[in-house]
Amino acid sequence: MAEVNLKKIAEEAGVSITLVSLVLNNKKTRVSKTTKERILDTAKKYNYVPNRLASGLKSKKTHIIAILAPFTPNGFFSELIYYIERRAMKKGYIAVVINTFHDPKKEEESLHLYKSNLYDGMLISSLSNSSSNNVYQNMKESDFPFLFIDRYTKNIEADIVSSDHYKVSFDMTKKALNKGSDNILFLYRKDQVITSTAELRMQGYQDAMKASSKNPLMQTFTLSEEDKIQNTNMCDKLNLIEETFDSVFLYSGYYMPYFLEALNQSKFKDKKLNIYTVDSINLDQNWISRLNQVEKLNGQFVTVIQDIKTIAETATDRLIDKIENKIELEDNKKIFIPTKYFEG
Amino acid sequence: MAEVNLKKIAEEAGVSITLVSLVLNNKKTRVSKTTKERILDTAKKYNYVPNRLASGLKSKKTHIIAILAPFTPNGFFSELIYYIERRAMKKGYIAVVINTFHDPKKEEESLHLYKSNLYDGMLISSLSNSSSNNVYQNMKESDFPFLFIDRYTKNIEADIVSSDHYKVSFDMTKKALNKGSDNILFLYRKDQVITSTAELRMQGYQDAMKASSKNPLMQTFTLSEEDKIQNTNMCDKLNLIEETFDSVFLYSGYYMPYFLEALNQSKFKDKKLNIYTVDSINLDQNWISRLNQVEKLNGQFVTVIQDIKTIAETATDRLIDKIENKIELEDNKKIFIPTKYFEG
DNA sequence: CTGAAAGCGCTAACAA
DNA sequence: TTGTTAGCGCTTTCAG
Repeated sequence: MAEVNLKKIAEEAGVSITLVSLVLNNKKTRVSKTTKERILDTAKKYNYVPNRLASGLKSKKTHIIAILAPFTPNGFFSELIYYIERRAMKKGYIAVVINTFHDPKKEEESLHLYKSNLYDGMLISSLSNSSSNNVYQNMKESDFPFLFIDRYTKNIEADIVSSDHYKVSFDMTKKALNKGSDNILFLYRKDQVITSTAELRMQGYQDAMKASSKNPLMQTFTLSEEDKIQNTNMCDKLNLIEETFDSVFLYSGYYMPYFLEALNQSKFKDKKLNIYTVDSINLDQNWISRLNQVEKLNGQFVTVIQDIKTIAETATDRLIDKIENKIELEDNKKIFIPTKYFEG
Repeated sequence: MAEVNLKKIAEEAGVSITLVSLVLNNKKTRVSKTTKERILDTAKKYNYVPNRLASGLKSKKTHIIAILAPFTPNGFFSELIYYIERRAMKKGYIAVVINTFHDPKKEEESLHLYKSNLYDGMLISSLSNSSSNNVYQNMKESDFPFLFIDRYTKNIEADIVSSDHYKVSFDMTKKALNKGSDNILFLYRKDQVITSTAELRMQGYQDAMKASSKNPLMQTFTLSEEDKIQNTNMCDKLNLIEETFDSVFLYSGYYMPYFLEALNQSKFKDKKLNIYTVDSINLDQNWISRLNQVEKLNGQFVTVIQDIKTIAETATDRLIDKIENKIELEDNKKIFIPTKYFEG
């Protein structure tokens, strides 16, 4: 099976390579209708697919964008990626996922790929960690199109598309206080590397508490991949907590199933408890399960719903605009996508 | 910020381009220690990253493999992809996900990318649909490395790595019958395009029923993305079912939350019911929620657990072996990864 | 309307 | 031990 390339098609159609290239790429050139058809026909006949390495090498464009995200198996990011892929495809781009595995080294390694000429741009959900600062700096200096999506790195001035995590958390806490919650316990996962999201939510919570002259009450939990199946550690942690809280602000809805299970196994099993969290709906199959479990609570349940689809599409559109230089874009813009409440 | 390429490094280090290439690629060449160090140092200084378009164009190798899968937001495939990425990365490859959106046209379009020279090989979870048959044929004729993972296309002879869906379903049905289930209802989602997996499970169920002189009892349900949130249709369907069954074989555990919710809203709410399904554990956060809900059932619950990690790693290893031609590989081999039961 | 030709950055056979 | 050189397949300028 011989490789079909422009040369072969040119020979077959009795024209030059140039003309084939121009016709197949829809470039404006005045070709006779018949030659054009002859070219298109032979291309079709051989099911011609351009060698993207060659065309990219010359044109400096691959029409591929990379998504750098920390964790794809489930939850927020897999949905985000799904919507980005869809949007990119609609606009004639391939979106490619590079998993950074929530690991600063992997992340830096992956970031360096911006120089590989493989990708026209990058959407990055980064660790807030600063170990990759110099790479970002280089990307900016060489005008490589990229923007942060949901999670960003501190000290790097760049476009960001996300929910307003700080405000969401601040408002939620205020709302909780207004609803009569007094001692709200902020629960968050203890990670080697803290994300900008977690940090902002924590800050929002703390500021709202202080603004109402309340004492912030915070507690970490741990949950490894094994724990997720065994569901042990989170329970242990819960039992350690002093009984000085009437509400829980779980920093991410992703952990709701684990939290509810842990709660059920803890000494707080029958406590009247209000629960607040931040989540996303969309394609999430867990939603129903969660609602079911929440129904059994004797307190209130409020969650903020993030609009993943709009986040994904806004970011994709903006990145592609940057790549194609269509419009003059304001630099280092923060775009916050509105959220909604769900109360049940 | 000037582009750093081999030429620049060669000039800087006062050697030829060739030598730089050889040294940076660790090719066996006898260089003096000092020149080698000088080359490595200048490369490091500029943070040199090779232009993969250029190197790929010449060497015909990109060290990138593509995963073609139908649906990434959650469930089986996102985990599968996660493990493939991890394994590929460990072996020096980048794994790139191309979502086929469960759409024959998109799938065929994506398959054609094998000719783009971007990917050294492909792992494919295909529709069983035959519309792409000719592409597969071409891939085989041009010796492009690929293999099917979990889902395959009928009539295409190729390597397959998956659970033995037929046997799993057959054995499960037998087990159910042995446990005293008499009238087992096989519930499956009505799709425009039926997958090989669904077909094999259905076949296994039917054959096992017939082997015990029982009447196969089957029913489809529908569930669109909107339904997933509203959870309407599945309930409607359930209410239509005649009360001639004592057990349900739900063809995929992915639908358990919806099924249980639907059950709860149906006229079978308090019926004693045994439930059988096929699922995967690993990173799946739903697991706990499901167990919780299943606890409320008054019948038995048995599920087959697929070993996603092993499926992913076996497939990745084999594809890379094919790419690197390390060993003589048997053609068109079906590799079945063992499963386990979970009874609760 | 169409073609010749240069060259993108890299690899590898061949020379020296 | 190191350098010369010929492409890989495509895009694009410039010349007919």
